[in-house]
Amino acid sequence: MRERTATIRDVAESAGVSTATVSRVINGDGRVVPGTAAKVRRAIAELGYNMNQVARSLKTRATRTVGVIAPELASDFFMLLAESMDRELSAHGYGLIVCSSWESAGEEAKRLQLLAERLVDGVVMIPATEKGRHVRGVQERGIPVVLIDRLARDLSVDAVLVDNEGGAYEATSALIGDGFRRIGFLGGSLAVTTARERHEGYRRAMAEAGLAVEPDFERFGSLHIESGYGSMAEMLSRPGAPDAYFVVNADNHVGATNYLMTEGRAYRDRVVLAAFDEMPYSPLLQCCRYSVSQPIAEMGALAARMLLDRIEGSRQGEPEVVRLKTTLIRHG
Amino acid sequence: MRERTATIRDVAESAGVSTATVSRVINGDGRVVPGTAAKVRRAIAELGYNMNQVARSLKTRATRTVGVIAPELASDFFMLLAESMDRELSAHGYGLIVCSSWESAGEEAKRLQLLAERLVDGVVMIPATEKGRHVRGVQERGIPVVLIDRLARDLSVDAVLVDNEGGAYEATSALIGDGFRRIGFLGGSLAVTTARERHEGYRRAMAEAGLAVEPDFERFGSLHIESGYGSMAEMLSRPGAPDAYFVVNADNHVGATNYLMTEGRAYRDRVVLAAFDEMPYSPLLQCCRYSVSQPIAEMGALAARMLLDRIEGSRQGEPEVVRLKTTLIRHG
DNA sequence: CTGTTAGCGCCTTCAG
DNA sequence: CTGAAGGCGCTAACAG
Repeated sequence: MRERTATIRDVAESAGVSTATVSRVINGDGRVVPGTAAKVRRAIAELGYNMNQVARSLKTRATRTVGVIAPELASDFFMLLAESMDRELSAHGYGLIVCSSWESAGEEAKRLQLLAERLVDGVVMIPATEKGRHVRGVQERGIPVVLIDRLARDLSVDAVLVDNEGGAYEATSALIGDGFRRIGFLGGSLAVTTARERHEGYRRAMAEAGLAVEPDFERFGSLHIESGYGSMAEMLSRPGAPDAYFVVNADNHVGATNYLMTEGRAYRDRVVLAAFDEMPYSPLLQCCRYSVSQPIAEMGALAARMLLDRIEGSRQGEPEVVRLKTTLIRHG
Repeated sequence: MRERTATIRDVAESAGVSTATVSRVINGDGRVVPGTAAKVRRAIAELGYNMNQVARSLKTRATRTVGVIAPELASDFFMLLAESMDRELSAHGYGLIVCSSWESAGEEAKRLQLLAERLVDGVVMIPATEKGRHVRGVQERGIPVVLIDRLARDLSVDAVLVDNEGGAYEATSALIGDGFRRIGFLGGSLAVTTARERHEGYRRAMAEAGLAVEPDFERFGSLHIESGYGSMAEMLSRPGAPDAYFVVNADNHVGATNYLMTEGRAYRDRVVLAAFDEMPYSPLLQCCRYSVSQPIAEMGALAARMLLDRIEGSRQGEPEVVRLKTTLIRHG
């Protein structure tokens, strides 16, 4: 079925040299006289030789592959990250093995195991939970890890994220500056780094302005669209619900706005939102007055570079947690 | 740096058996007496042994890895596909190497080369262009390929796509049924399978209803958001522009609606759209009356299964092009 | 049921 | 400047 493909050995024979010489030519090891190199190249072309990276990896113990794990692949945030990481890494000859942890630490551990067995040179990961113990095994095998977007406990590791607390503080403060005194919070489980930090920023802004946070007006669902929809619906169904809300992420924002555009359209002109993330479809989010824009592409590029530097050994020593700044954008 | 990790040989010594036996235990080859197997398993646990898949792949000529190439990673359509393929493939122990062709046949060829060198067991690809010659090399090396969403010329290969012509015909006909006589087309380059087939469906619906298609009211930009925005803007700036439009895909739809929600808000209540794709943010697309829903997750799952069947040899013979049906959805 | 023995395709000293 | 030779870690006949 799969016909035998030419090897370095076939090339060597055809060119009348040794396999060592062919290897040198392929790898640009200078010490080969031009004439010999030309012969080798001709043989390569004639035979349609293609390198077997698997064999090379076995020998060199490097696969030029990095693993990427995210709680879910189908999210706008993740795909923008993936795209910028791909851009950065493929430019250096690396491939990306992407996989989903399905928001489960158990699945995450399995994926890590899989990646380690495949001898990936490094891993970039959005942790599914704050549990980080299972990442240790990978690190102990000498595989560098970079976290992105979220942190995990019990783990000493490089990470790239944004100033979530500050961004949420700014957005909430802007609403307060506009005269809103009662501001709700549409969020996700505080067990997730981003949701928790953004909640803290929201709380600080409220506290500094001397405003009370009514527990009824904080919703902690998930970070998904349905949760945003449900939280918004439930919130507005209460008598005396606030008119202004801080929304924890893009998906909750879409969900909340979906509600306001359909079942909840009676509230559409009254509700004002301030939310994390700026997306291609942001102009459609008609109730949004402020958005906290994260530099998603830069996060991906930076994480990729940090990982490359660890892989190539040009980065040593203590792990570093980099916080990028967000930008507050006022709409319409 | 990277400390030597235990090999099958260390396990063999520690358990007092041969490497062959260890291999048998690992691979669940039944013919090992339970007692021996237990000893081996104990040794594996004690040493923290982990299989080296690279070495195994060199021997078995199978990597349990499939390559995925798309014109761009950051698109909702692709991410939904990727997620369903991941679900299907990871259940069978396969990993996904994803990469972007950046809409260029040249880059696509490079990525294919990279994947072939890495000895992927198969490739799923959304072709960047209709040029398919460079895919041949991969096929000739015995690596099965499945196309998805688009076709390519000069290529005999399995493919999964939808009935683009029929979906567009249905949507356009629905607009006609609502009484619209002048209907515009917001599209992408006809060099792309989906755009061309959808255009044909639009044209057929118009022709069958005896309606004229004014060339000024067809726009062939790209399949991106900016193009949808620009096409809509330009179209509406003409005197006597139609009120109804067929829109070729989700990104054009978002772009067109972005225009209608911002600069073009004067037209917002007049314009009616019928567009391909149903997305999580669809409720936000306020001018949309009809959408043609593609079964994206099924497309991914089906492509993945077809590829697996080819890889495992349970599928043989002539390539097959599967067309899934779309569903017309009426909004509001 | 288990062990011995060849490689898979490549890289890399070490000699020449 | 080039060649010979020994693995990298694992599997798969083939013996026993």
